[in-house]
Amino acid sequence: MLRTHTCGEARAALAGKEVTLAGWVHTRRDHGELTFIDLRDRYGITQVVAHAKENPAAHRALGKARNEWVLRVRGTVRPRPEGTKNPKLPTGEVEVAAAEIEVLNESKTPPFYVNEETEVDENLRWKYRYVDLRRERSRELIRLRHEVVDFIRNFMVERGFWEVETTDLIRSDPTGARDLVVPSRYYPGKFWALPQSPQQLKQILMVGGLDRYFQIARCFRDEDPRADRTLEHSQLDIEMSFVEKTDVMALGEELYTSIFQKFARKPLKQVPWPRVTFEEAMRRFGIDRPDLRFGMELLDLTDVFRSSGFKVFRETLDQKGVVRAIVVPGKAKATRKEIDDLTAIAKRKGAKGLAQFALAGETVESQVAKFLSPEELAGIRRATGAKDGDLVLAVADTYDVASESLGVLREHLGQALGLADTSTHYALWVHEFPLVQRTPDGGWTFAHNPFCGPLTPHDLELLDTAPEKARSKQYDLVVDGRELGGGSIRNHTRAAQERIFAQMGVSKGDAQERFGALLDALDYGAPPHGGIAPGIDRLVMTLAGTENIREVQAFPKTQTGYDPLLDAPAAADPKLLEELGLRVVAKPDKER
RNA sequence: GGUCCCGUGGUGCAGCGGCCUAGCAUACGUCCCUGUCAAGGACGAGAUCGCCGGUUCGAAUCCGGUCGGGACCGCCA
Repeated sequence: MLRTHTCGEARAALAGKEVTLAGWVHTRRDHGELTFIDLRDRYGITQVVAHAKENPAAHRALGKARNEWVLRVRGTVRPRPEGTKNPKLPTGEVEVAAAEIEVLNESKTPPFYVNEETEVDENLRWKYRYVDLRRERSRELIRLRHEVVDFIRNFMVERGFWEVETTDLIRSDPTGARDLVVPSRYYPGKFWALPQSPQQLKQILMVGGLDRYFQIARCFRDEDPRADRTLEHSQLDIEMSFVEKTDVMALGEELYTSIFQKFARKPLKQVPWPRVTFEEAMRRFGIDRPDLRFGMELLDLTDVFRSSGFKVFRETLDQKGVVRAIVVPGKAKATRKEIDDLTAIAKRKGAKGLAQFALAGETVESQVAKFLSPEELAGIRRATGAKDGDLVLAVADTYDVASESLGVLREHLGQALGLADTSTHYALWVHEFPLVQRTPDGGWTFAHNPFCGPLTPHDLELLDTAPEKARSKQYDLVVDGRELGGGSIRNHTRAAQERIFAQMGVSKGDAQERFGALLDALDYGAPPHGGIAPGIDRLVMTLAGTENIREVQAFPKTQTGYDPLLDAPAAADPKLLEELGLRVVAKPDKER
């Protein structure tokens, strides 16, 4: 070893001992005949000091050193003189009096500060990630991720789960997200896909009798990123045999409750977690991943406008529509622009308009007040419980459109107005999802996962009569309005699985071609099984309170999937393309 | 595919038609300095304001395009 101790270990107990440290120059304070440097490694910071008269060679070396040079320091740990101790540092009681300095490596002036917490352009950070990782914040996020994953592994292993690596070169499937694809050399013109998740493989492991499986699995999707999603992410992939819904939920809840208790900065608001059905989530919050840290629940005004003279409401109600609303506290004086912005948000989910009612004193001000009777205006106040100075936002439409429009408004306003109680995390389960849902062209698709089983045998039968009413054994883990993961009890018989595919218009032949391996496996004694797959990146984001997934990944990519560190993607060698039987048709439109 | 925001010495920001010969902080270089810890002090170097074009007597500043980054919509079983 090039060192006897780390830079975090220097304590009063070591006083008098000779130590050798190695690390980076964090800062340098040169007083002429007396020079200090703070030497930094992953473990901490230790002050090193040299006097010109006591040790000229070491003093000269410290004088020459610059930030981010790599030094090896031999010296004696000694208590700092009284009055010069630094209570801000864990190692502030002592310092190392340098006897010998060896420069292990010099450094160019770093492209940004390692020793300050200033914001730096992300492109620079990722390009020089090796410098960025030396910064405390970056290092602590990576540390947190490591510790969480370590905790998860121990938890799972203790409960009898086997960690199994599944293959990352699988069969491409046109459903779901766009696949990232890898060309095959032996089969020119054919491609592997990188897994969007190991879903089929983990189910096959259950058929293989492994009983309890987990994996920290890399998942890939070639879709446009957002702040909380990107090309690749990791999920804790879990699958169990001979279990029911409640078993998996109990395991997930125990794991995540202990993770939050151990790693979160804030306590969980409620343990055990609330379990909210999809129907209830949509009715109360207009979204299937509600943020329970604030109220502003959706209300129903349908009865108030039952016989309204206002044509828009009336016609909606005549067509079995509804009028739903939220109360925005204290926003009666919203500006025209604010209202326009809110209306635009509501329209994203299909609302045709947004009615506003501002409660001012005895009156209710609204752009549609002239169409409404005094009873209706009074009814708004009564039905919503809104107070003076509040703003009531209402959407008249089908139940789904009204609910979802107000759901996004609620989410937006919760954030914009800072309504959420940020002193806690609020975890909950959402379950009893629909099994299938309508596609825009009138067909059916799976609501979550094609392998998800029906809640009861009756729900499977409902596919024949009222598919939209069929519920599934899907459950989602939601924290602070963010979906951290989901899972389900799967179809373990071929018949059930094929029935669901049929509903989505996937013929037996198509299903066999796309999911043949799993379907065949179901023919050979597949046990009842189910699992869950929470995302690691979003978990760490939530624990750390960061809004950006790139911060919790060691080597992030940009919004276009570019890797500034490796300068990837890059053109492939023509010889390699030849071997793969590939010819590039599209000229690269962006030369780097 | 679309909407919005950003791009100014190494870094972070200011300036938003002429007072800009581009300001501040920090980093960087040289020198001074014996107890600092964001050390202090003095001096110095460092930018054709992302790029291209246009408007104007005059553009970092206004307009168009383009490139790069970010947020969002679409998309994401």
